[in-house]
Amino acid sequence: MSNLKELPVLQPGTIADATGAAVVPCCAPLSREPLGAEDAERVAVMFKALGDPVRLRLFSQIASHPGGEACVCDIQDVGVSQPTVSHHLKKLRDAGLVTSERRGSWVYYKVTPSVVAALGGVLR
Amino acid sequence: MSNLKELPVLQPGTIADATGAAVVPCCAPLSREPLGAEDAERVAVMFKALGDPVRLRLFSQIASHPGGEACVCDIQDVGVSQPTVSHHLKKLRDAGLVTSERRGSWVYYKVTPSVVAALGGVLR
DNA sequence: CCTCGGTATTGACGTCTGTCGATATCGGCA
DNA sequence: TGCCGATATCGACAGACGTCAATACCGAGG
Repeated sequence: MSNLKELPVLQPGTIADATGAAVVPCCAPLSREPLGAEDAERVAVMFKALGDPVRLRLFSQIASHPGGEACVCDIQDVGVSQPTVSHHLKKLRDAGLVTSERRGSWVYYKVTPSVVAALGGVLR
Repeated sequence: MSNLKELPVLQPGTIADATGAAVVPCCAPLSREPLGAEDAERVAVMFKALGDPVRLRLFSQIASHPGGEACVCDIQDVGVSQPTVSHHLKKLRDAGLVTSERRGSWVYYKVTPSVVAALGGVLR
């Protein structure tokens, strides 16, 4: 039936700390200690996802919508074709930065706050 | 002669890389308002620079060295050849994330804290 | 001046990525 | 049931990217 709830490619193995605060995928701030090869691999995927102007705008549109979520139909005017928009949204989702959910005819994309916060934390 | 130093209205803290291209810690948080096309272009360059595992490790090594700077000779063991290391360091520099300085035979790379901080601020 | 160690540049190569048009899928609705 | 709007997938293509070996450049010492 519904294809919702498909697990993200991001493997969340290391996410929750003892307090239960979900903080994501990984890693101390970059300036604290050198990143290991595996961690670098994982974090790079997320930075790379934000490393394209179109994706960055899509992500920004989603994030700045009320509730941190937006219907695809609301964010399609970024200057590329509809298939390309879909392709970029998929990349954002594969990177774990957003999740998607179908509601009737429309699909809504929502930011994953913990992942974004963790990514920001890495840059400190 | 001097490059034309025409730059748009932007925050202080403008960073010029070796080529004179202005790279700026720009923009409000992504979740505050949708990113414009040019801002997205500029920010994406920085995220893209961090979107490669090797560069991420190099950057992390530089950032975690005392003083936020490191000699190239200290960070060459990331599993790729010397030319490749040099190529990646150049990309980090072009993105405005680090600067480089020659001291005698060695070259030191140093993080640009304002840029990194701004990048982190965008992820809020 | 010449050599040497450290770093950058060049040129080539295979792979990845962004893009599009065409088409498939999925719900709502007449 | 059949059509339609919304979104995803497919196939193709050009250009960007990561990588290396070879080589050039640049200071320090002899």
